[in-house]
Amino acid sequence: MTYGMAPPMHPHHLSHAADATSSLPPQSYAAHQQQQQQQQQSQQQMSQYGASQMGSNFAYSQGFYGHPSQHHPNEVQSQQHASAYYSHPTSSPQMDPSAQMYAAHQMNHPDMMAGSQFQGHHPDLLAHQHGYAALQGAGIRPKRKQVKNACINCQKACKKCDEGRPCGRCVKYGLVDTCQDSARKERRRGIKRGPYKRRATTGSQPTNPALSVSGPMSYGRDGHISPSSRSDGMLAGTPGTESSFSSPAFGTQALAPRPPMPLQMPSNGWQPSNPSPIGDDRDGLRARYGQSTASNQQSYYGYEQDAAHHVYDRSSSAPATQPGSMLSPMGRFPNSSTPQSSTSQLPSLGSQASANGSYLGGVYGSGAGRMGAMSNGSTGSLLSPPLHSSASSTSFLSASSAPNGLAHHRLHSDSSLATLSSNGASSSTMSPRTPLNGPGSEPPLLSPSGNKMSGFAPPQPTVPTASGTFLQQDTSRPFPLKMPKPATRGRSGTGSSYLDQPLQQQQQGYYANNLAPINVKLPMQHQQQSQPQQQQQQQQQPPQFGRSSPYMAVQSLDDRRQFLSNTTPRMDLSPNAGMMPIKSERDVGAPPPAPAGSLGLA
DNA sequence: GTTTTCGGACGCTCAATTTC
DNA sequence: AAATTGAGCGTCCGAAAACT
Ligand SMILES: [Zn+2]
Ligand SMILES: [Zn+2]
Repeated sequence: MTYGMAPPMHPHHLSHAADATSSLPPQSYAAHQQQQQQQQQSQQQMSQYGASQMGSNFAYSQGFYGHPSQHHPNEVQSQQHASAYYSHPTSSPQMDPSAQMYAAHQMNHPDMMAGSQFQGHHPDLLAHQHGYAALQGAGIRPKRKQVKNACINCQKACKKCDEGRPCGRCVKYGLVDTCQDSARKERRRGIKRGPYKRRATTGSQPTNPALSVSGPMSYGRDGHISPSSRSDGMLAGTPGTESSFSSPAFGTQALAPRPPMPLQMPSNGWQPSNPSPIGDDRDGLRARYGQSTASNQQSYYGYEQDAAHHVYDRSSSAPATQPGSMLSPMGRFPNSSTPQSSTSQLPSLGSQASANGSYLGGVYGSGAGRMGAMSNGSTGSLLSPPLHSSASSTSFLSASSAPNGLAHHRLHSDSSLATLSSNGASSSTMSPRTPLNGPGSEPPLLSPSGNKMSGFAPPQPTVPTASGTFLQQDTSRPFPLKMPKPATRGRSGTGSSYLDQPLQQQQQGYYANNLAPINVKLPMQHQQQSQPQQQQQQQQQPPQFGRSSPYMAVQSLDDRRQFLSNTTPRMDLSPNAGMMPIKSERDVGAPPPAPAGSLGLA
């Protein structure tokens, strides 16, 4: 496979993947996770924000930070509201449970920086008025404030959201109806992390000099040992970053380069994160939003379909443990093509300590999915450097993870790329936000006529989880999508290079049986198949996560320009569907707020 | 000139690990 | 059990490409 899902779906894994298709959700997981999550959430909220929050697990309720919900900011000047920079509880001395953290904030606080013409101004505001770059040029580097949960629209567009619901951006672009908190996937558990650097025990030497002397390092989940740099290239714990300040032990850590580490598992009995070959790899099979709420929306601004590019997931991916996943130095490299030593592949790393010993991580390929997928399918990616250049090296070296920036970029599903994402396989790549047919389940459907279906309750598909159990898919697929274009442009449209021809063909065929990606057009042959038929087939045959990704299929179709209509498979297939006004289309698709924890993932 | 796409820097959260 | 680490997962900036 290619694209995101690739690694996991390595043919070799298909058999395992089958497990994921089981229609009998082991049940415990979802409930368990949900419970856990609630606990954690509440715990965390209590501790970090000094208040517990009721309601959705995912959403920090709007206005939690005092954001004026009625604010209708302009995308560029949306910072009139109280920026979390200041209002965020963790930035508040009173609220912040961690003095260290507060200190860190202060260190980065723009106002703390001297000689700034921006001094005294709201950093966020400044940042948006002048741009972060501009501020940096002025010697200011405001800490970028993130909302805890971007709404689905902003998320998809990779644009700044705010705490309000509807958020300012949605208001601006008329996406109010679909402005909902996006669901967050739950972090996987059981991931071994290897030894942490020793803390500086008062008056004593580190217990394990070897670890502390050489600087922070850790074992990637795939068993690679690596400096504890962020997989995305950020050196966690480097001075200048918040985390570093919070680490009392930092001072004891030598940042000096340490000798390259052998690409081997530490022999301390530590094992790669998921011993089970199939174990965590289910993680990726997550629910995705099913369908566009607007099948044929006219393109309108605001909906910057910025999504697909973030297809790979450096993290979640379970592939790490999948046999053949290639993540591990332990003989998982395909074709015995042993990865070269990390260092040899490292594009010069910055001073940041980072990556030295790590290896190739390019687990999911290199960057952008686009390339990766590409030709080598899962494997290739491993050895290939990120598409882009360079500098970002660290990322691609990251042991346990895929290249920088890839990680999160999974949610997207836009016309051209979303596509790439997945195949069921992988975990990671399957964004919770991207639609996926759950085993034995049907994807949520829009009214056949494209009209609002009151009382229509789409079936709840389930998806395999990391632990092999299933979670319910959120039936909603809130993304308001604009009309898919005949994929003719876009960098992303790098054509069939994404997939191998054979693969494309396979996928093409598969597509009809799957939940269509958000805005994809079906080729005539598939269009002719009635929806009921599709549903039926779905029930009868379990999704082939292994190689048939709706997304991929989409991509292939896209590449071939074989679109014959504006309709999307799972959406409205009626003749007029395509021209429905935005509003009504949204009505159709406007999903009910996802029940806490239902997304599965979360 | 505008909109969309995309790479990737950066931030937050929280499970793993260490320390007490 | 508390403290801390540090990476999983997320947000979204800003530039380039595509479009109008
Ligand atoms: Zn938003
Ligand atoms: Zn919104």
